[in-house]
Amino acid sequence: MNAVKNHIELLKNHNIKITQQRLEILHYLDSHHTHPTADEIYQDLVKKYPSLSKTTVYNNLETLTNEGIIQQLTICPSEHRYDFNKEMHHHFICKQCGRIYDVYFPCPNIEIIKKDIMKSGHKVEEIHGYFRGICKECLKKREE
Amino acid sequence: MNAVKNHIELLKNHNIKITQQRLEILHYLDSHHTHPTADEIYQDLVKKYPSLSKTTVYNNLETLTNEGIIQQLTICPSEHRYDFNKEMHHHFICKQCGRIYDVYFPCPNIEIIKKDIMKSGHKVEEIHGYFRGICKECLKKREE
DNA sequence: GTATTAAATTGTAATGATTTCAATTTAATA
DNA sequence: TATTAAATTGAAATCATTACAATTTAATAC
Repeated sequence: MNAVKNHIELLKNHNIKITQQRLEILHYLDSHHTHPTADEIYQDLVKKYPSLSKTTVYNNLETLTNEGIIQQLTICPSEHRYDFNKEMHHHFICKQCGRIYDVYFPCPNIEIIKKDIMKSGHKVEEIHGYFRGICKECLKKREE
Repeated sequence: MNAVKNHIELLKNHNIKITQQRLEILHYLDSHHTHPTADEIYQDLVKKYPSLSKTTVYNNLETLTNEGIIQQLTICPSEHRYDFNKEMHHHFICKQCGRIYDVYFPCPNIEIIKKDIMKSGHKVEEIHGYFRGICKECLKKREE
């Protein structure tokens, strides 16, 4: 498993302990690009690891977020969603079905805005572009 | 009171009933640019209107958000914050003190990204640019 | 390999923002 | 002034998340 090896390396580089639970969460996020909630991750993993605790999922999502390995999305107003933090991208959420779509569109202005904020003395660590509306699928359903 | 007149007009234009509670909430947001939580608004207004219900604050914040008169910010991971929805701007939140700063920086690319998302069939209704980090004040305190 | 120890995991209980709901009141209109 | 749909209210419920204390484990040193 190349992916697992990479995840082990990732954790090593961040000096956090390599545990089965962590690797499973990373693997889950790497193979499910659905921006899952903590509970969704838990419900899926607990099938395979019945002793898994939901607190562990929460703890690890927090640790991995703090390390910048994954990112916590606050685009959904009722619960946090998580995403592997690879290349910079934005998100679109459908207000009707709740689905979250990735938005890959490089915006050169982001760096300019970031620098502008930095100029006013703040240190910028995270950038999130959130778009909300009605997705293609839901629009289609409405027409019917 | 010019502001109040404007708020009455605003509600009329949106065909929602003009109530004292609504006007107070609008006035609060118009005179406090602190991106308050529902509870903060409630705690302040209840002093003046002891019969005010927190549910009313929640209800009205939802109605006003749906009408696009105000905007609900999901930049703070633990609670919603609200802002009058006037000219387009972004937000920066300090991870340490939680304060939210307005970021006025016109980004022409936003419209391009928006169009790009529209092209894939989704209807974009809201745009939020969230920046997170450590604010000037907190950085200063850390140095001490 | 084994002992040590700080960190991670676990399950339960608590927290707290938000929502639900049913009864009452009120703004808008005729 | 009467009517009615919408708004307000307060109490109770919901549910994501956090706190906590006991147990287990990964990493390290011997």
